[in-house]
Amino acid sequence: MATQSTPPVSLPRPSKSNNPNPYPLSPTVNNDRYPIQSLINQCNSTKQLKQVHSQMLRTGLFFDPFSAGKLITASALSPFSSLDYARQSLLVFLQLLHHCEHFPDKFTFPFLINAASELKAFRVGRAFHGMVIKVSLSSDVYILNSLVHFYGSCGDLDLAYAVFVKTPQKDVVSWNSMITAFAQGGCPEEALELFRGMEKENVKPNDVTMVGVLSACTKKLDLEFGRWVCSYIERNEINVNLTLSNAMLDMYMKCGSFEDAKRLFDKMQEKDIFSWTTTLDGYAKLGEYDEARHVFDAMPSKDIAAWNALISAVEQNGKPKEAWLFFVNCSSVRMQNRMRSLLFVLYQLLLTERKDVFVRSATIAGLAMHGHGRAALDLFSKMLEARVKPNSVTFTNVLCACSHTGLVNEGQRLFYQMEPVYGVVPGEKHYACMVDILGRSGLLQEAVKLIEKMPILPTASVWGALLGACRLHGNIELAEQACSRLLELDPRNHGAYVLLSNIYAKTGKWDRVSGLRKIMRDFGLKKEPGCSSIEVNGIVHKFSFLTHFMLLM
DNA sequence: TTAGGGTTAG
Repeated sequence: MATQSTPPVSLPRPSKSNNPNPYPLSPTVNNDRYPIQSLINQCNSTKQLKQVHSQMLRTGLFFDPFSAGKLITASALSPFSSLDYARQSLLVFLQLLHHCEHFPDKFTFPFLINAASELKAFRVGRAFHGMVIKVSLSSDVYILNSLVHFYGSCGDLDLAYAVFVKTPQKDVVSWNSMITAFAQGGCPEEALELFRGMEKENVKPNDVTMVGVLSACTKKLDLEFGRWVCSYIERNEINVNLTLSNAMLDMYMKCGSFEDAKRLFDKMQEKDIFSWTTTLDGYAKLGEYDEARHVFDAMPSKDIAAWNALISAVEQNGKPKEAWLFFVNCSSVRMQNRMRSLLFVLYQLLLTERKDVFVRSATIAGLAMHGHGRAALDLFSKMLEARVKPNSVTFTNVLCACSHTGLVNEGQRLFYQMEPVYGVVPGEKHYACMVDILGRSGLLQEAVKLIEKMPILPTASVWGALLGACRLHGNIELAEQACSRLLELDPRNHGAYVLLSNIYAKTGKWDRVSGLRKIMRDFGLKKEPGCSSIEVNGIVHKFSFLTHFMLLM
């Protein structure tokens, strides 16, 4: 990973002439534009651009549309920069321009705050919030509702709730904004609680409320409550439009009532890409590939979400080869030949300039897998700098990177920061990674202590991590305990037997090795041989150990 | 002027 260099970036000093402002807004600024343009061109990191930006703000040059435009262009088009920064610059710029003539009023702020929500531009939105307070608009319900939505979309539920609570005269939109923020922010319980609170306050829910409530049911996988919500919608004669139908459809699909979902889908007069993708995803996740493919083919239009749903479901069902072939076949339908489909992949990769949490987490995983733990952690830091909120998967990957690189302290620090700093509750995978980190480095007792303190039941992967560490450090006694706990949870885990047998072999206990092998035979357990794969001319070839061996002969 | 639905990363 390249480190950011920090060459001195400075604007020409303001001249000590009679002109108090070296960068006036008048056309005479032309003479002073060129140094800034050349300085912007010399920047080779976001940090340097930010330095230029801050100096332009300090000196007032950012008020000059030409110069500001140069900075925004550089922010958007430079290979090292991010669109978010450009968008943020643009937002501030627009706001400053606005400031020059008319100050935003109570009708302007909801739009400005909305723009910040869409860009997830936290600091920009907070600045708007500050301005709202300063100009005494902080009791306007439209503005406050927008702020609840803004904080919710930035993942800051505490601030969203603080604004909601302080909204003097809440309307249905206030409640809906907060319910949605909770439902989308991983707090479905709180969303449902708020829905009950809304009823107590005699605020009549509408279709948007019910979308949020259904979304919370879906997150909780609570079919019973979901069904109750659907009957509530009927009883209260809530307008069922396409969006609400789609929310109901998704709830049925994800909560496992496939029949209800199918009935609803067939009954729906109007369907859009959300209805189709929800159904497609339902079939695909059930492993009904023919049906899924049928739905995919029948879709009037297909977007990236539909492709992702089908390809990933096939891949997740343990069929990477089929997923790849499906991708190639589907691409060639539109793109005529394989070369073009590969270009399509490259094009998609180039479009990852967006660098969302999915792309970043996947990259961290890739680096971790290939032993580049430090680079993975650097990427994680950059992700935080870019204000991309890490989630549960990100932390699994980051901890995996620490484990592969032997970064015990770093791993511990991040693990204990997960909940208090990032609001991500450690799950079984994080505990398994942490046990792995401690165990690999020989801290077996620390690992045991961590397992004992777990607030959730240790899963097979947690015991598996401990067993693996025992094998590495030759601790037979602890290995036997870990293995027996592991087999209690997963009796047919051939890996556990193999690991324990390896420990016995390593310590010369051959009688125990043969004993274990016999148990495996009696249970009909066989270790699946590992294999590699390679794609040649569109065909995926699998190589087992035997094939490798023959190729070497 | 404010609020809503589908997919992807381990």
